[in-house]
Amino acid sequence: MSLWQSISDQLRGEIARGKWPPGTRLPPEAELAARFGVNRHTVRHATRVLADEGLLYSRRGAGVFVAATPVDYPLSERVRFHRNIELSGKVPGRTIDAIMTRPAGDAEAEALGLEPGQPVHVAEGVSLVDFKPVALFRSIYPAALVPDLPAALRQHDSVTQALRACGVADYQRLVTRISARTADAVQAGKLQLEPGDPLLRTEGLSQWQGQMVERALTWWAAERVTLTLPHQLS
Amino acid sequence: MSLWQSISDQLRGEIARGKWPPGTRLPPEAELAARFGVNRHTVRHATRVLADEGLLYSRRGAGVFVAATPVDYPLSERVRFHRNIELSGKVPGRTIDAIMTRPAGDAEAEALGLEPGQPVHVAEGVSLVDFKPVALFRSIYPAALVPDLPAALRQHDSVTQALRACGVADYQRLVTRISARTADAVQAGKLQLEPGDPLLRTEGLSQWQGQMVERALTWWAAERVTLTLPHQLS
DNA sequence: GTGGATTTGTTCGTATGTATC
DNA sequence: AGATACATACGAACAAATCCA
Repeated sequence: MSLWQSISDQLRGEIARGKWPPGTRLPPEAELAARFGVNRHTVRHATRVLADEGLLYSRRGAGVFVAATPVDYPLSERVRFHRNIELSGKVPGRTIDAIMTRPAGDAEAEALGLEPGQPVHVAEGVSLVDFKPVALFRSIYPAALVPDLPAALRQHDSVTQALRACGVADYQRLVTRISARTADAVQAGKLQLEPGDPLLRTEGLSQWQGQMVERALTWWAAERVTLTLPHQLS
Repeated sequence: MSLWQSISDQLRGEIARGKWPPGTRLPPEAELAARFGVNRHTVRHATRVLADEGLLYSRRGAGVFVAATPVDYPLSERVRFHRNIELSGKVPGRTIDAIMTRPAGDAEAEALGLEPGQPVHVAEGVSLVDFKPVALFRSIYPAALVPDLPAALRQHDSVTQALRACGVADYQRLVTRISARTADAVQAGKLQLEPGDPLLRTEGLSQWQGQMVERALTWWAAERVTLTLPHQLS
């Protein structure tokens, strides 16, 4: 792990544990650099990443500050459902309705950079927060890249862990598309909503070492979740 | 303007004009640095910003590539409705239903970092793409910071221009929150939808020189727009 | 398949500019 | 006005991943 990553993780932990409450100013970059025994650029790299995530913001001449607003479901470049939910102090969960392997459709093939008809794993289920349903998901993976994923998904609680078991260590979200639809009867039933209630639909494409590894479709119960986008401050 | 900004703008323009089609590799960083007469770090800063916007992605050891997928409405750190729409080759527009100045409510005051009761300007209207309504907006600004904004909004076509006329040169989006609702009769009428149709609701907070300058509430006709989040690749 | 060249990623050092306090 | 602190930009070196002969 790179230096800036470990510094970034350490600061994130300190902020989470309340060592730096919202609104407080962090020590100056030079001081942090001395504390971690690195160059000031390395500290800047670490704080820039945290600013990307929305935890920090910087003001030229003034300092680097801890952001005030806690977020609900941050869509940052590394989207991890379990970790996101755990960080907000709730209990993540998941049920799986179906896991299958079948030829890719046209849209799926294009999204994943495959030829139509090549095999993909598909997992469908419900995401839970504090044991209540918040979202339906349908995730699609190239079978050639992660042949043993179906077994791994059954074995592990989180997608991140299952992918790691298949050798995909650190995938990153390339893009997220957001739209909204109303729930049909089936969706409403699974999410304990009424038909016609609004759903947030996200389509996320994730990459690992230059290859597309996941196309994740998620339908969120809009009344139970707010997606937040932390933006960077350059 | 900083060097990395002008390089970033120039590359963005060349990509938009098709000089570097999707999928092609850009010249190596060293070559770009020589071309622009700057250090390699400066080129990296510029390309990192474009990667944040989703236009580029980099693969260690391989190169920097132009992303394949065009995006619809990118919610990057500098959200500009007019520019976004123009870049996608369509005609942006706007009607204003009301501009008023009134004391801030509690939620507005907190979002903008004001005391409740301090005056804010409020602008409400409809955003158009190719002369068809796509979104309702309600934008709120601290009156003390931009006292002449109401006149400027009437005079200019875009919020960006109006704010610049009031001395706010380069505001940045701090955070965007996304949720979904169904349209009521009034919203449906203004957006030429049916009541009950899904709306995407975004709340954006923007900052300029450490001060909150805008709280923008937008209700998008979900069937007419897809919001996209380009993520960064570190 | 291997080795060398290429290319991006990380880290250091240094200097100057600019906004804030 | 001076000190502090972040922003920008330069240069150098090495690591790590990729690519190609």
